[in-house]
Amino acid sequence: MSIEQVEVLVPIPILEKFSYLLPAQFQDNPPSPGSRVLVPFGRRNLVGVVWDVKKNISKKDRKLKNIKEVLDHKPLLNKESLELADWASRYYHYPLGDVISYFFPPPIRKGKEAKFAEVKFLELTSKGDFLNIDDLSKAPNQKKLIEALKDKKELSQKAAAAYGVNTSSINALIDKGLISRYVRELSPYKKEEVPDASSVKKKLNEEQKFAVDSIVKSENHNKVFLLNGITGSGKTEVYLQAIQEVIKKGKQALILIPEIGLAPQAEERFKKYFGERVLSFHSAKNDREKVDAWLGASKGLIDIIIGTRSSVFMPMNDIGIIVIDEEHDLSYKQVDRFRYSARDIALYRAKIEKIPVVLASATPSLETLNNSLEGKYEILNLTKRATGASLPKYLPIDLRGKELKEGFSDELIDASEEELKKGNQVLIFLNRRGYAPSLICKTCGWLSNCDRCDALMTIHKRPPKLQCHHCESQKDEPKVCPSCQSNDFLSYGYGTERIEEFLTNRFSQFPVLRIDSDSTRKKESMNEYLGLINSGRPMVLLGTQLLAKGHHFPNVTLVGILDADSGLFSADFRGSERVAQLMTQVAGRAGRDKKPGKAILQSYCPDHPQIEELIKGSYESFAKNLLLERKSAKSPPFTFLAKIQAESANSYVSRDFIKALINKLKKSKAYPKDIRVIGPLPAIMEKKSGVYRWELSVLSGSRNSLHKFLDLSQASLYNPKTSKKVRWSIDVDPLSSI
DNA sequence: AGCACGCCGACT
DNA sequence: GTCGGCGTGCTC
Repeated sequence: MSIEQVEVLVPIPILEKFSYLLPAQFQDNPPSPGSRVLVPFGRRNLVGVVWDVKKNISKKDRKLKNIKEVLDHKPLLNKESLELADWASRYYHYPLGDVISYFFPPPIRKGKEAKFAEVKFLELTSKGDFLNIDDLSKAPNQKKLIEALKDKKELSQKAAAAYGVNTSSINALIDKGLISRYVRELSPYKKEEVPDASSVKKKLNEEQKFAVDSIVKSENHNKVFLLNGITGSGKTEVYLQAIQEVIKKGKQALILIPEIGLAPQAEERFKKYFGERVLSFHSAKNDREKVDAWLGASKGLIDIIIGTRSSVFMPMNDIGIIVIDEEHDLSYKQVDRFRYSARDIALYRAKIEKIPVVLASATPSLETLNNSLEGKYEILNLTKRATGASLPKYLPIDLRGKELKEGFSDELIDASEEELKKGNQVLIFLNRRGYAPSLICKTCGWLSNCDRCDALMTIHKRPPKLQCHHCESQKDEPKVCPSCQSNDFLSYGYGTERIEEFLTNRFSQFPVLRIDSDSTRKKESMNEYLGLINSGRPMVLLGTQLLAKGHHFPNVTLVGILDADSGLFSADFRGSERVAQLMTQVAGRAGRDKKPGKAILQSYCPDHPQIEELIKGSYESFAKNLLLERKSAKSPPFTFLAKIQAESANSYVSRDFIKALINKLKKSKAYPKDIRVIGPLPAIMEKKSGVYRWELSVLSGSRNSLHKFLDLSQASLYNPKTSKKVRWSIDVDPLSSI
């Protein structure tokens, strides 16, 4: 029996699916779940995705609207992708129609044909085929082209140009009726043999071998591995070799990396192993490149996709393994609109696909560590550095009672000088860009507050501006104090620009490289910096967390952490976890090659138990202690957390919105008993970008109860009667809060 | 999210 | 008298 009714997902923030009739003209070639269709919606037409097809219509649905057009006769998404979208929509409480759009690059989302670029081709006509080639002796270019076409049968116009044949010769031949031109879709990818990687393949130590074997053995099973290796222990080599085995079986691999900056490095390393069968995918690619990569991966023409967060949705023909590099990295969580965690989506995807996942990190997140300790994940430990070097030694410097020079203790300056003179590189870490985090009037105490946020504006010197790091605001540094007209200001605190100024003067005979999001804004600058660093010459590298992520600096022997205390007392319950990860990652930049390294930590509270643990113990012992704390505090990962936030132009409106919501929910019969609701409370920075934010945190020991609560909330929030003055959001497993 | 409808203030 | 402000309601 033919299909009559089609359920369609439409990209709008509505929870319902919409049903349409399938008119007779499409019956021969009907759409199936995962195909796109064009549907009338209100008074416009939208591109929707078919969710389900039904063989007969219920009586009440007789007067549904017709589908306007079927855009794909073969579905673009397979069953597994549809299942993943459905799960993600329910887990994150985000409309399915919006979730599904994350599975497509923008042009496909907008309804463009799912095709590779069309290329102009040339071929001989039958007249051309019978032509006596000597007839063209007066036109050597035309003759050359005809000969080439006799040999190759067809030639792209671009390839013809490579023969030195220009368009005028081509057009002349077309006019004579000897050749014809047509357009055809052309895949930019060729299925090639896996290159022989034996020359780039590194010899593995026992731990690495064991890790590779364990991963390879688990093919076709859903098993999660925590590849827990100290910095420099060769984690990448382990998953490269595991992936190689997967690729040999004709399957594909998906590798997630935290940020675009790491893509070129990663792609280069992968290409050495896998040649042109590797492709990276991230927001810097243009539409054509995105569509090509997307088609290549879904048709199985590309074996390996290396990508950032959104690549977790990349449809693949036959996926065999997923790797999440630096799995603890916060950039895997999207913090607006669809607030998903790419790591957690990857874990569920692997479950659907019945494939292994490798979570790689030197500083695993507490969730992952806990799952490993509970035996849900298999831990693969790499405890030795590939070069045989030891991990850097931590040297705490007690700042109490010390005279500092621009934030530096004498010990750190002297140690830096010593390393530089030995011809080594020094890395100074300060996670604060700009010149100074605040400007103060010495006369009246006026502060450089941002007008739109509850925050101070940071002083920048190059270019000279006050900048808010929480919104887009920028203004000139005032000449005189806006409050008392005095011109006596104090730049209070330190940022990387200021430290750069100091270091350039202090170590004038050595280059100082500042690496933060300001200095690497230009597209190629990060690569230029990396090139300079790799020259190995003695220099000072100064930077923010950009420096802590994944890069390999073999000549760095000293890491100086200017302010180890920042973040220690943050309001966020994840603060200390983050600090420990960052410190460990930064310190790990030192001594990666043969030379031993050390890390100097400047602190006003070196006897703080967390700093002590980090220095005397290890990240792992630190993290295990933190887990105990979280357990007794009943916070994640031992309970499940979600957050509902409201924002509006007025603080009271936001607060009352949340208040009204929770009061309404409490009256519901379905309100779960075993949840703990905290709030309404103002967000940590209540006013941000000109809006006031209030939130409700919900904790439960039961995922199920938490989700029941969120289902109730969602039903209430998506009600058309909900005020439009307030923007609200649901965040499951939020990054920060409480 | 759009896109309409609808009811109140300043303009040729 | 109309243009347009954004509040409200609806989309198979």
